[in-house]
Amino acid sequence: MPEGHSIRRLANTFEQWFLGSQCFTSSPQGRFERGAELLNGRVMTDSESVGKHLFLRFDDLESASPQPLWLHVHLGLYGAWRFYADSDVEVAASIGAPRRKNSSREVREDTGIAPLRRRENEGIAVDQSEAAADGVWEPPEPVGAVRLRIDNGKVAADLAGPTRCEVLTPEEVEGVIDRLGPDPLDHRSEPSALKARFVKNVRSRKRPISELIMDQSVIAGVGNIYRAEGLFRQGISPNRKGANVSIPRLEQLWDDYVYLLDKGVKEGRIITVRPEDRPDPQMVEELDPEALRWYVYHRTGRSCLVCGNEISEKEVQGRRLFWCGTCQK
DNA sequence: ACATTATGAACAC
DNA sequence: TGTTCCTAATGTG
Repeated sequence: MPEGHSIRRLANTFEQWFLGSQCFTSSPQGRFERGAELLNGRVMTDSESVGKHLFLRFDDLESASPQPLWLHVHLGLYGAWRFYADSDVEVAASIGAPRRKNSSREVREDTGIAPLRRRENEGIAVDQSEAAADGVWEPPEPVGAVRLRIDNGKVAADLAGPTRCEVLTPEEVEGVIDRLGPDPLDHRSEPSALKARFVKNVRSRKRPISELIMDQSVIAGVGNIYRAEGLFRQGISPNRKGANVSIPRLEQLWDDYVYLLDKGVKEGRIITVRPEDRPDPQMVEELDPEALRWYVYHRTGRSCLVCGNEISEKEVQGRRLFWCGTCQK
């Protein structure tokens, strides 16, 4: 259930824990045996995310003519990675950062590793387990339907429920990326070029902006929460056609997505309510705990944090869309 | 025990 | 526009 920020965090986690190490891959569930076989024994040499797509590069360093292979994973609506780590790995992973023992939260913030509880972690879970008595660490038995396990002897990553899990050549990876629109988390490309692509993608189409924002060829990495929240923050009606949204408003929307996704990567969760709009926590606690995080998402019928009117909801292309009819024009 | 829900997207008409 | 796929947590009886 991740949007782009979660996938970037996953890429960072793989980079931190797996990069440069030989990996042993398997498919406990049995549905990815062929792919796991291809990758088994290779070294993970790169970890990238583009939009909601995760790409992990594996090289066979013992082969004379190494043919790089990429694991391509898309979590879809249900997919999740779960990590298990030897108890000394977190120490190695957090060198240089202040850290208090027995406080998993601080460790996670230092390392960029997702929180322990599944509810908060947006598809990433981490469990620490003790090394065996003989000093050789083994991950626990897989829980549930694990499509792929990647184990480097210190850390194991279990993948369940992805909508895509495949081994690709470098050319095939390019093909996937070519079909994606600009990614607000792309900090290698020229920012103004990314923004221009987004504006052009929206302005050239007649469909409602709410549909365009969910189209990964228009903007990559934005999902249902960021869609609703970004449009609210910029006061744009979801029903407005793409061609009818002014260029300055679209540029601001893009800038806001850059800000929001970056914030999501840093914080590990989506928080879109500006401090000045946040209600008194004590007043809100029982009534509407979510009000501290989101303006409109899952707030149908509740009162808008800005104008007080009722938040609306309708189904668009099989997904629930939320907006404020007063604040968004 | 069973139904519903979820931060997605490909595919068939 | 509707169907299908994938999994697990949560809600309902």
